Amino acid sequence: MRASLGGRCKGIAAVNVKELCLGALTLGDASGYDLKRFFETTFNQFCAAGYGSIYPALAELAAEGLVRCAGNAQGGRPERKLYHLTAAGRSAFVSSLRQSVPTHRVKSDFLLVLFFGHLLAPEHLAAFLDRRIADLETQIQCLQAGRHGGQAPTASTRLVCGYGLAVQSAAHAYLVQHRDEIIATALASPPAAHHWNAAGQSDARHA
Amino acid sequence: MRASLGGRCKGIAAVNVKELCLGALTLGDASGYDLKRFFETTFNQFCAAGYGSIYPALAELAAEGLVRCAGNAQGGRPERKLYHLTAAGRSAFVSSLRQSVPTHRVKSDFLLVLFFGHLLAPEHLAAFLDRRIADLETQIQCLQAGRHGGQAPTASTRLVCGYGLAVQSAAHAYLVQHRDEIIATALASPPAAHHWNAAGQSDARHA
DNA sequence: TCGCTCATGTAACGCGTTACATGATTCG
DNA sequence: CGAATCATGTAACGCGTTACATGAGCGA
Repeated sequence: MRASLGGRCKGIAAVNVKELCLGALTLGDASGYDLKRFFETTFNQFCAAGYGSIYPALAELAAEGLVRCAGNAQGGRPERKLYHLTAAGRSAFVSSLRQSVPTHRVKSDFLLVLFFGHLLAPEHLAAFLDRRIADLETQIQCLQAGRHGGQAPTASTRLVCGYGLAVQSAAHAYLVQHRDEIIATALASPPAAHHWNAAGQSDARHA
Repeated sequence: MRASLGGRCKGIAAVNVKELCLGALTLGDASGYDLKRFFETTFNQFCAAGYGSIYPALAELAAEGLVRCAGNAQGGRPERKLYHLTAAGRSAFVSSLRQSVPTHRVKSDFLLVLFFGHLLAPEHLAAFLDRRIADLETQIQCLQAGRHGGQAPTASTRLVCGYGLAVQSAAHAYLVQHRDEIIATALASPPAAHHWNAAGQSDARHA
């Protein structure tokens, strides 16, 4: 009767879409469509999920008895499935929360391009930087709206948005401050061969 | 004779391990083992790759003529394959750099747990926060070492480490400043049902 | 000799993304 | 009437992670 999410027997459970759905359902009943919307607004800074993963996840959760599908409470459209978290589902989620390790991983093509900026034409690099700066500004605005916007933000929302705001603002400030320097350096810098043998001797002595 | 990386015909090319390897090889010849080490020191803040993806990637690149394997230049151990970037490989990498969109995606179990902190015991949440804070301090030290450490850092390395330093420091400061408040709030806050219907009406009007 | 670092690879698995397929309703 | 939104799902694919398999040198 193990209610562990995901039937894997190897490795440590990273948070997956199923847990994400369970978590969101602790906030109230919702449909798959609702969940997608929720993920791409409130959670968009640290996770992503498409229909292709949400709907199968909900079906599996229902099969495991962690959520229950209360048909359709709508008048107009017929095909709307409202999912409700069961007691088992709630405790499974809390248990997985407790067991999860605080992973925080970044996959950034932007930083990669920045690192290899000297291989690009300077105007291309400049456009690249400006695009990223503009994107950051958009995200910052969204986070500010989320933190004290119309939707009566909860303490959790304010907290997470505040974190994102701090981080994105720092990134933005750094890029704006160093923009011209970055472009100038990329122009001047030689390819600079790497010393593979001694690489990483002094740092990265962590877990 | 298309030298596009990855034979996919759908979707936009996100930077994958093959491109990562090509990029690293612009810095000089290296083996798969060297590349792994390099990725987990200099690039560890924004990408990750294990042997299970690096070795097949190198083999494919060699088959495509983008890298050449110059056997073993070592005296002692026999089995060391040094890879060398070909002209075709270099131009393929530059071309893919030019085409790539500045993706920047974060997958954070930490923020998820933070959001659902009220479901955990306060001491558990505190331990969680402290752990993350300690991790950030370790990373900050690594980045500082990378920026002006022994290994004669290039301009690119200083740049990228500086960016990481700015971001991680901001995260660290935010968590330290709000630590007690977070725990207190988690204790006090009610589950606070979410209004699914109106969620995300005001924000997230971006590309 | 025990264990660590160096060194290369393979196979299975998990899991998310993308594209495809479908259809009602609402609004201009 | 056509486009956008609401709404649910399936199938294939890509691709990285994990675990497994192997072996030589070197220092304690």
